Order: sequence, then C-alpha cells, then structure tokens
Amino acid sequence: MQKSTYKTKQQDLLFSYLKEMQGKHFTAEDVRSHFEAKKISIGIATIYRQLEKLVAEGKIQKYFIDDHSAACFEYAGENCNTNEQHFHLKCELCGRLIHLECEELEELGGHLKTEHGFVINPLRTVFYGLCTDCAEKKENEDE
Amino acid sequence: MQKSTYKTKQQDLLFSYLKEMQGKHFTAEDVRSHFEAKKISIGIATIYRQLEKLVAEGKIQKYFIDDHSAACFEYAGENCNTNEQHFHLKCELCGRLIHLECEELEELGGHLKTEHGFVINPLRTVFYGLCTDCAEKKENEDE
DNA sequence: TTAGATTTGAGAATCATTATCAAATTGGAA
DNA sequence: TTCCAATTTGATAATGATTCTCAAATCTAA
Repeated sequence: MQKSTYKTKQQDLLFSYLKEMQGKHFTAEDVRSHFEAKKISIGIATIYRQLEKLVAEGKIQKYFIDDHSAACFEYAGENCNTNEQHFHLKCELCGRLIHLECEELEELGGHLKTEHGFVINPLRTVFYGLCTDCAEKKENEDE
Repeated sequence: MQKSTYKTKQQDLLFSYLKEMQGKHFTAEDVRSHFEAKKISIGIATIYRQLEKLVAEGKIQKYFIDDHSAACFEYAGENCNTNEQHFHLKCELCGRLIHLECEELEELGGHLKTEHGFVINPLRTVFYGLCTDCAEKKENEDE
C-alpha cells in the first residue's frame, strides 16, 4: 500500500475542521456547508474521499446513527491512542457517543478469538442501544 | 392505528418465503429475485411495504449489516422467543456473516446494563472483524 | 353485485455516496 | 527555476436502495 506523499490545501482545510469539531460528530454535508459558509470551495467528492481515507487510517471514526441517513464521522483527537482498545457505545435515541474502556469488554475480544476464531475490530465495531438517561426515559414512558 | 384486515396473495407469498428462509438473512432484492425465478411477479414496492409492516409488527427483524448496502431481514419463526438474542459477526474481508448465540455474549448485555447503564440492542449491533479463515490468511500474508 | 376501503405495482423521485476523467496541483529531479 | 510524472481535485454522471405517486386491481362485508 503506497503511502500518500502529496499534501493539498484541501487536506489541510479538512484537518482544521476536524480539530474544530473534535469530539463532535458531523456528516460529509456538514463539512461542505461549513466551507461554503466561509466561501471556501471544496468539492463534495474530495470531502468523501478524504474522510474515507482518514477512516481507513484510523484517524477518524465513522458511525451510522440513523438507519439510512448520512454517515457520521468523528475525530477523537491526536493523543487518542488507537491501540488502547476502547469500544464505542452509541445511543440510538439521543445519539450520544460513549467511549468505553473496560477490562470485561476487552475480554470480549479474547473470548471471540479463542472460542469463535473471530478477531474483532474495535475501531469499526459500535454497540448500539440506549444510554442510561434514555433507557430511564423510555422506562418511564412505558409505564 | 388501524389494523389491516385485507389479506392478499402477495402477503401469503411473502409469508411462505419467510418460512422457507427461517433463520436466514435476506434482503428485499432476495425476495424479488426468488419470486422472479419462479415466474411469480411481485412489485418491489409491495415487498418493501410488507417487510416494513412485518418489522413494525415485530414478526421479522431488520438488520443493517453493511454500512450503506441493503437492509437485511430475518424471520426468527413463530415460536422463536425474540428475547433469545443472538449477535452478528461480520467479516470485514470476505463479508461473511456469522450468527452467534453464546452465553458469554449474552452476559455482555448484562454487564453493560449493570456496570455502564447501557442497554444494548443486538438487533442493531454488529461486531466487525476477521473470521477464522480470513484471520489465518492475513497472518500468513503478514509473515 | 355493489361500494367503499385497501393494496398493488410500474415508474418516477430521492438522496447519500461513488465513479469518471480531464484539469489542476504537487514535489522531486534536472 | 523548470519540467514532468504522479497524485489529487471537482463538476457531473452514475449508482443503488428505498420511498413516493396514483391509477388500476383486489378485497371484504353488506
């Protein structure tokens, strides 16, 4: 796999956006309209391409929050060690993203590997469900 | 919400397909081509409509396995307790989908709930990684 | 059989994303 | 600096799953 050596201003612009949005999620369209508002023109194809590249490099993560709507991306930050396997919980109701580092969760990887021969990729895997608050709300609703 | 009282042959056909495919995944397109092969014509709009209706009624389940590709549906069977949650493992290389029913995996739900207040939705959650075969292949490649 | 409600289906519309490919940009070499 | 080959860009077309539209077909009860 050839590593890219060319740096373009579009890539710099995108990275500045990432830093600005650190910890928040955004769509490709969010990126486009952000630069449109600043009268900076970046082709949507470039945005998708660069976002996918960053995903492949593990620098940003991609989530699907709503079933068939746009993908969400998120920049966790530079000092976020991707080798430190943490998992992501995504609340299906409020959209909150929870980073989870937990031994028991890490054991999950070991179990899947030894018992099922499956090597899990925590970067890609997102646990969907309800966060504490939303689960509570829902319980109250159901009463 | 008005309950449907009209029964059509399309609905019967779809149900017979469900029984045939019990425990397996299929897409709307799978349904269409199945009937096309049998020279039975059902409009794709009808297939989507009826599948969504069945999902709403809780009779079948809908999964999003690949990021933006077709939704997968699954009929667990009439006497299948939908509380018996199984998880899905998706191989990122060969695309194989593995159904996993495993106590330890079910414990995961309990752990997330009690320790992290998170109620996982196994319908939505897919574990990404490498299946046994692909993990082996990759190891050999990396040597 | 009739009527009124519901379902069907062909085809158009939607919409996020990807593919195409000529033009622009990049960075190293001359 | 200039030249060139490799790479990236971006306008636009294509894709593909799904939904919408609405007239025609079908259904159920009376």
